[in-house]
Amino acid sequence: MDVSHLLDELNDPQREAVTVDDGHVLVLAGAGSGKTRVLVHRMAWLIQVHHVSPMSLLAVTFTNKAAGEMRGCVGQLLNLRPEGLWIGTFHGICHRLLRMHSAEVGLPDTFQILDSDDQYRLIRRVIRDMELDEGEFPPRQIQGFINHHKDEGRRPDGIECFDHSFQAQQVAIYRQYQDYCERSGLVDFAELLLRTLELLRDNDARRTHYQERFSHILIDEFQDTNTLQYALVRLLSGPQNRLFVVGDDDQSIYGWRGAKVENVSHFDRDFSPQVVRLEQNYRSTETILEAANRVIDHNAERMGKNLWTEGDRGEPIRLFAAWSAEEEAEFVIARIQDWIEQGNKASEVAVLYRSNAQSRLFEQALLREDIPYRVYGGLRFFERAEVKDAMAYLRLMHNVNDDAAFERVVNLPARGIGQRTVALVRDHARANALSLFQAARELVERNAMSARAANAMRVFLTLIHELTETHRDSDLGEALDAAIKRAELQAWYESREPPDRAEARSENLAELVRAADSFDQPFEDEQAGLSPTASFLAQAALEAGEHQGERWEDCVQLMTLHSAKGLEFPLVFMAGMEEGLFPHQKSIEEPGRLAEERRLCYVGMTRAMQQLYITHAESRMLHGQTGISRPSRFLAEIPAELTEDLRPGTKAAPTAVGRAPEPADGLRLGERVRHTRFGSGTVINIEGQGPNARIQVNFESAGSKWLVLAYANLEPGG
DNA sequence: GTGCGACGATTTTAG
DNA sequence: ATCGTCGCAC
Repeated sequence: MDVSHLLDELNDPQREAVTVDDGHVLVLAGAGSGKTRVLVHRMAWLIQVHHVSPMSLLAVTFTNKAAGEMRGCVGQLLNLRPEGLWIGTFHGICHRLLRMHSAEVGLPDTFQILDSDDQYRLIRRVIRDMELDEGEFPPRQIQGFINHHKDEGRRPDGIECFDHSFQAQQVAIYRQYQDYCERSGLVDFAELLLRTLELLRDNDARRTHYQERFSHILIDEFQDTNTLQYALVRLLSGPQNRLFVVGDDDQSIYGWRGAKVENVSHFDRDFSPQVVRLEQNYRSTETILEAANRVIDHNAERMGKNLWTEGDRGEPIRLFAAWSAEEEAEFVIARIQDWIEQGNKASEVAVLYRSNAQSRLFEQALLREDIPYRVYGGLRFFERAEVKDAMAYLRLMHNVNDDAAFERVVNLPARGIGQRTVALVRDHARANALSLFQAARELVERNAMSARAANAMRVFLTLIHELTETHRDSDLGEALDAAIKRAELQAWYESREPPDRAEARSENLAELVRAADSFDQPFEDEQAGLSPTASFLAQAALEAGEHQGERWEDCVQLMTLHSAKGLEFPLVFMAGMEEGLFPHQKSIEEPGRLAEERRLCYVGMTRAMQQLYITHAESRMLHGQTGISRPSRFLAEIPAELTEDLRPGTKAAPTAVGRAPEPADGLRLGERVRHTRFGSGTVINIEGQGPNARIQVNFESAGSKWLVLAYANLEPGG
């Protein structure tokens, strides 16, 4: 068979990676070096040249989008229907395994996936049930605690703590939460992985089975794996099968959510793979690449990699120092207008920023100029309240024992079931190991609640019962539509929200019914014995959908640097390049976190194909007060010969880009100081030099003050 | 059960 | 500034 088409379009290192004959492979793939292509061609190569059955390949990604793209590419390249292929996210694949072995891991076959919002509500519920103070145990923090430990593979028993310590109390909440999940057949995201890990760890036969079945395992974005995911990979790798791992330590930007860059070097240590470096970049101009390389060079402990291109030098990177965040936005929008006037598309432009709050000024400016735009971030389709409300009804129709769903809609729309009544139901459920639905039914039957409460509860129980009975065999869309209509959700939103909000909600509900109507159950779900409803519910949790609707319009893209990873744009703006914002204040102290910010900067810069603008503002409003900041240190790491200063000699000049102002008495902007009366604060402005210098300090408790340095008696630190 | 004012937090986020 | 949550009054 002629397989030259699999190699034709590849460069030497890509070809080498694709064709490695034995052993494990680690591909260090720089930004824009064609890693997806390598992964896809590798799979095709294995199938066509080594005659590996498509069924014995396992390809793992981090996002559904990436999985979908990979699936599409492989299908196209091999001209086969990609349905049977095991390509998916860690969570998707673990979910599939758990469905197939639910009994073995002690889960009911109707088990439901909790998304983060469900999980949060449940944790809050547990804290209240335990009669603990939510101020002392903030649910968000506890959620972080639980997920963190699960991501590290720890059950409550595996967490060390002293009796009666704060830690011990957190562990107690974790334990209680886990009990609750078990009783109601609920599984959170981390649990999907942890259960699968335990299944493979504790069951030799199963482990061996999957090790033999998946002769080749391919993993994308390896720098994003957490402890649990790496442990899972290690369990899946047996003596026979082979791992093909692709990653870029320079693009690791998710350390804060548990990702371990070290996994890349640990993989090198643990598996002695053949290492292939992809360093030729097909995306950016030489200038942009060179600048990005020089910035990332400031990080220690890199695996070492230097991107190069055969492309043109291109235009210099343009720097702009604005007086204010407003002026910065105006500048950016004016450049976007130029771009569009030159006949380019708005969709080729991305404005990248560090934090979501920054989007507002750009939105306002774009709106003013009538340029269409799209903001990434915010709630996704299946995360919207009205969609989750309707889905809770569907969940109850699927499994009346789904307590999370019960809690959500037992009194939504309000039908006279108050906190007292629900508390009664919860107590009864807990005491008798029943689900909330069962407990409610028992209490009603036994006349164990007030007549009024019992009547209200009866209405709800009957509603769910009827819906379940009537739509046992209905199509998904029909069942969902019936639930929405019978529960009168629309009227509920209309009665208590402004018309435009209510209208948006009812549009989303209509969209939900349409989505359910056109839902095509994945072949593998059907094989795993899932009902269409179960499939739909799982998908809703596992892929929460798009952020916004009109995605095909030609519009400017506004997003955080994080969400830009993996994307590319001809024209990129990186805005708000200021100390304290980027690198973020909370990351400046620790070297490790600062290095991650620098990688984020590297990721941002390497999104740009042709032109890159980097802007910063002297003053901007943050948390309701205007602050002064100096340019980000990352700007100083870009060689001057690669840049063009669009506004030289402004106020930023004495503070020349990136260079810190000459210290007045050793003090610099951004430095922490302590004052005997005002406490500790941050230096936000310095005027003059020597003992007569005046210094503005933003004190934590006393607010912002101007002080004469000679009399201020400031101590460093604080 | 609902509405409103006080209070506090506020980096990044896929599944 | 702005948004979400909580507690209290009606």
